[in-house]
Amino acid sequence: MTDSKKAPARPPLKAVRGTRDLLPDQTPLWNHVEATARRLFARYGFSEIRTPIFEATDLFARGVGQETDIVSKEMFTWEDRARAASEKAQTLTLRPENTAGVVRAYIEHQMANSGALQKLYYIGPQFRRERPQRGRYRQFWQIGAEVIGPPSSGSESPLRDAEVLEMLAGFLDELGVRGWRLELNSVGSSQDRVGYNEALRAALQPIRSRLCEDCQRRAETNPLRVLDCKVPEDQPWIDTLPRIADHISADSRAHLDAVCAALEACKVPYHLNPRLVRGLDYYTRTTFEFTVTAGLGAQNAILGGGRYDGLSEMLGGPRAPGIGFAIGEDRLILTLQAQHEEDAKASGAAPVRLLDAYIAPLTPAQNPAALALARELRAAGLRIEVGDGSFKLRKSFEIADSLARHIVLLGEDEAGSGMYTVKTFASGEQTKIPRAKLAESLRGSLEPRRKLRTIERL
RNA sequence: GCGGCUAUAGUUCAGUGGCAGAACGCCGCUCUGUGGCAGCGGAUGUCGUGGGUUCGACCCCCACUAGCCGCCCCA
Repeated sequence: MTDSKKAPARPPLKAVRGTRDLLPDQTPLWNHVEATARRLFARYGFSEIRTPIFEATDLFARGVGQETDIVSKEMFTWEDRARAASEKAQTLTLRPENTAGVVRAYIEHQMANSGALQKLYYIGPQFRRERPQRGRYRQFWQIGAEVIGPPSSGSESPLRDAEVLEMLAGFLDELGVRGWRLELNSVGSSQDRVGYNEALRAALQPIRSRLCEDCQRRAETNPLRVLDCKVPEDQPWIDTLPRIADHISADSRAHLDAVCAALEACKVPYHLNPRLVRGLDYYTRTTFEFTVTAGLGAQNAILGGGRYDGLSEMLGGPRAPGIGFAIGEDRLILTLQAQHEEDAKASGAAPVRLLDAYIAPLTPAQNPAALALARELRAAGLRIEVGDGSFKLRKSFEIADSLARHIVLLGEDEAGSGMYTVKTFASGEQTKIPRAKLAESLRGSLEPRRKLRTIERL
C-alpha cells in the first residue's frame, strides 16, 4: 500500500440499480403523505400491520400466482441454507407486494377467530427486479390496506368495496392530487374467469393474424392482456371481442352494480372500464385503478387494487373474502412534485423556511450565551438554528433568511439589557423583546394549516 | 427481459480531433450591529468507467455501468 499509484482504483460505491436515497429535501413530503394516510385511514377504523420484508418464496408463488410476471421473473429470491440443527434450508424472497404477507399473518394469527372484520394498513418497501424507469424502482414503497374477515363479518359486502374507493378518493383530494381518474371493473369470480378466458381464446383465433405482434403472442399466453393493448390499429378488432361484463355471473354483476350505486351516493366519480384487468392471480370481482396525468410517463397508475375472495383459502386459511389496494408511494410523490412545480411556475416560488428562528451571536464571545438561548427556546418547542459569532452580520442575515422566519441578534447590547433584537423576514419588522417573552413572540401567530399551504412548505 | 436516447463544474447545460466553457449557485471584497439589490474579484472538473484508433481523444470506435424514453409488466 506504500505505492499508492499502483493501487488499483476501486469503483466508487453507489446505490444499486433501481434503488435510491431519499435526501432531506425529499423526506418531508414523504412524511406528509404517510402522515395523511395514517390520519385518514384511522378515521375509517384501519390499524397498522407490519409484516416481514422477506417471506417464504412459496407464499408468493401460491398467493400472487406462479404464472404472473411478478413471480416468474421479477422476484429477488435466494437460497437460505440451514446454519443450525434447529434451522432448515429454504427459499426466501424479498416481498414483491404486501397483500400475500398480510393474509398470511391473518391466517397465522387466527385473526378470523374474533369474527370481526379486520381493517389493516401497511406502509413499506417492496421489491421487484424490473428495469428501472421514472416511477418504477426495484425498491419501491407502497401504502396499502386490506379489509378482510369471515363472510359473517360483512367482508363480502359491496359496501366495503365502495368504502375503500371513497376513502381513496378522499385521500387523493386531501393531498391535493389533481386530475385523478378512477377506473372500475369486475373480473368476476374465478369460475367466471375460466369461462371468459375460453371465450376470449375462441374469439381471438380467427382475428389473431390481424393484430400486432405483441397481441399475437398474448392471444396464446395471456388472452386477458390483449384488452390492454394500446396499438391504435388493433382497437377496432379488440372492440369486437367478448366483454367480460357479458361473462360474469349474476352475483358478480349485482355486486358491481351495488358498488356503483354506493359510489354515486358518495358522489365519487368513476369510469367503468371493461378492459381493466389486473396482473395478480388472486383478484376476483371488483378491480380498480387510479390514474393521474401529471409527473409520470408510462407509469401513470398510482394505485390499484381489488377483491381477493379466494386468497385466504389458496394460502391454506379459512374462507375470508377481502378487498384491498396498494398505492405506489414513489409515483404519488412524483405526481405531487410535478404539480408543485407547475404551481411554482405559475405563481413564483416562495422560499422554504423550516425553522422558527436563527440566533446570530455578533461576536465569538456571545457564542456560549447563544447556545444557552437556543437550548431554552428549543425546550419551549421552537425550531432553532444557532450561528457563529465569527460570521459577519451580513452572512448571518443571509443564512438566517434562507432557513428561518426570524433572526435573533445577540450582541453586547442584548447581553447587557436583556432585550433581544428580533427581525421578522416576511414583514421586515424589527423589535426588541425581553427574554421572557421571546419564545411566545417567535412562535408567531398560529396560522390555519390550509391544505395548499402545507404542501407548498414541503 | 427487448428497442432507443443520454452521461462535461455543486446544478442546468453549451462545446470542438490540438490550452476545459456559460448561466445559476458557492466564496471573498466594495460593506466590521442590519441581509435580499448592484459592481468587482475568486475557487471548483479523474469531461460516467475501462479499453481501442490516432502524433494527439472530452470529441471517433468497442465494451461496461448508470439514468431517461418506449415496450413488457405493474404501484
